[in-house]
Amino acid sequence: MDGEWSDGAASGGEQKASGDGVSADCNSPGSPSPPAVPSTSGRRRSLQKRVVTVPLADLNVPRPKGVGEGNTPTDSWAWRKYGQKPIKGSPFPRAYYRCSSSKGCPARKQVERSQADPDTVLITYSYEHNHSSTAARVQSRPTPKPGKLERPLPSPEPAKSDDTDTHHGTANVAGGLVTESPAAPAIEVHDDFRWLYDVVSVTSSTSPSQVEAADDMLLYGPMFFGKAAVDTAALLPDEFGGEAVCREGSEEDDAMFAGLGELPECAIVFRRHAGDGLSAMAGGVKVEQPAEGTAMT
DNA sequence: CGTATTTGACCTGCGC
DNA sequence: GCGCAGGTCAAATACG
Repeated sequence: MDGEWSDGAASGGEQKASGDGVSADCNSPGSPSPPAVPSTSGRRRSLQKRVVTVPLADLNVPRPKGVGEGNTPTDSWAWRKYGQKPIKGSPFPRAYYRCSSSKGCPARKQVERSQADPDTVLITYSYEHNHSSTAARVQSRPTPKPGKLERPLPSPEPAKSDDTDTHHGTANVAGGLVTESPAAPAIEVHDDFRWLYDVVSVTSSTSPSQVEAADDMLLYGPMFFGKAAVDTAALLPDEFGGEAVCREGSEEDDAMFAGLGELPECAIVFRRHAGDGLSAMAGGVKVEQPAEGTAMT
């Protein structure tokens, strides 16, 4: 699994009625057609995907304020969740995110917890952004109040104060670990992955193995949100926590990317990876890529 | 009012 | 050819 740029499933989806979905939406009449938006003829296997393994701890790391739910330290883009599905054989569901930074951005990513390592999250990126990350930050909204539809989370965490994630808590910027709320519990599951935990909790009542996962979650929860998060937060300047670290704090990069306009996330990943390998790991983010290096040309 | 998230249903693709 | 699984869209709901 893990992957790499594997031609994976592109999607069976843009079907439905309008079919505008990803392709249409993303390919606005001016946008270059996505390299791979499989449209109906694309089939699920012609799409290149990049899988990034990120420790849950990293996910709970401080994120950009405007960053929405699916944002992780691996990317500073604004993502909008458009679906979630339980994956066969995995106790954890998979969440589907689309880049909301740009209307025509075909970038998509899937976030799911690793079955092998419950404390790890697999982020699969599909398609590249057709805009600079700058746009993402600029357009990204303050925060999607996740506490609402989240349903009454039976989970141990309050899934509520997390909404602080973006606006207020400057300090918390991160994934809602610090929250300004005095009542904020130590376990602040960062909105983006709240569902991961939630799921565990729910499923835990189904299978023993899942119970373990839930147990894990409880164990990791405090750990991630408490220590790791804080630790990382300390490293993060203010925004783009994880990314800042990943990018080695190179503003140049940022500018450079902005200039590029089209900055494939892979670029970021590559940079981190190639940059040192350590910077990438700084956040514990693991990018699994094929030696061929895709083509970052 | 606008935007984001969540849930359900539908469709496509692949494997057997 | 059928069934399974994955992926996406559309509608509804909630919050700022």
